[in-house]
Amino acid sequence: MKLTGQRRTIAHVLSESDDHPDVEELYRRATAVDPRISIATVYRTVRLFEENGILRRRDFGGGRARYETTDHGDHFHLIDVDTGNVMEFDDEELKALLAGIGARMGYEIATTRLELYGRRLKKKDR
Amino acid sequence: MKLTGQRRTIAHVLSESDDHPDVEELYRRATAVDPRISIATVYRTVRLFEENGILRRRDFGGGRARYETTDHGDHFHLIDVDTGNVMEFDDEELKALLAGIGARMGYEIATTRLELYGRRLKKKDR
DNA sequence: CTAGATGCAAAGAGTTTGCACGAGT
DNA sequence: ACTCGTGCAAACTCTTTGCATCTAG
Repeated sequence: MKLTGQRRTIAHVLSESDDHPDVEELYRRATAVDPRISIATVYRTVRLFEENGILRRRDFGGGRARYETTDHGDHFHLIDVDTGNVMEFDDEELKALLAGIGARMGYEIATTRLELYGRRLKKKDR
Repeated sequence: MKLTGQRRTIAHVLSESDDHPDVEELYRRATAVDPRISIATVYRTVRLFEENGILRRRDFGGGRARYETTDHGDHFHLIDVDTGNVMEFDDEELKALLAGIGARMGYEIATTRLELYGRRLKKKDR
């Protein structure tokens, strides 16, 4: 894997991002650092990084893929339907339950896609 | 909502389908019954039905939307990664756990998207 | 020096839409 | 009749790709 200027820039942008940007957003952030980057390169790089396990592709609907670095492990997402804000969570009991359900159906679970879409509870309800 | 021949045909095809067809597959099945249906009409009808709560749109990846009738209630999906076969399951404990996690994070869950992607266990492992 | 990366624009895939014609109530 | 639906093709959005050029190792 050749370390080009573009790849370095995109990798840097990714390491600074703790949200879940789509390609266009990555392109925006990358060209802000170095304008000599094309959107095609962002697509190609993102795919390369995904193949090398550096990035994980997520699909939260809306037709565009979004990306997150793999370096903070396995987790699920809770999306605020009003703000679009994406939060992460993890739960061992949940993981165990899912694996059990899969096994009961005769399957070994390879990937789980779990997203909760919710609305913030009012203070008085919490 | 005007009951046209095309809509009647598409509705009929849907009622016969217990899988999760995409638009192209619906188009194929519908034109087999009545060839005077265009793909644009299938797209429009599917959207209409979704807005009226008759259909639910699902996205199992692969870039195309897939549809299922809403008349068999709330459930989750297990997708066989080798065959692409989609199975449905339900689990009360799981639902309760998810609601609890949401509440703990200060959210009321509106929608859940949960798909397990797995590989059939070999007989000896089951 | 040379394999591989980039930019650009064109091509793809899935989906939507403008417009004139056609059909349901 | 009059409104709404349909077919067709063009338009749109996101993503990929062919090709000539450039660059890292």
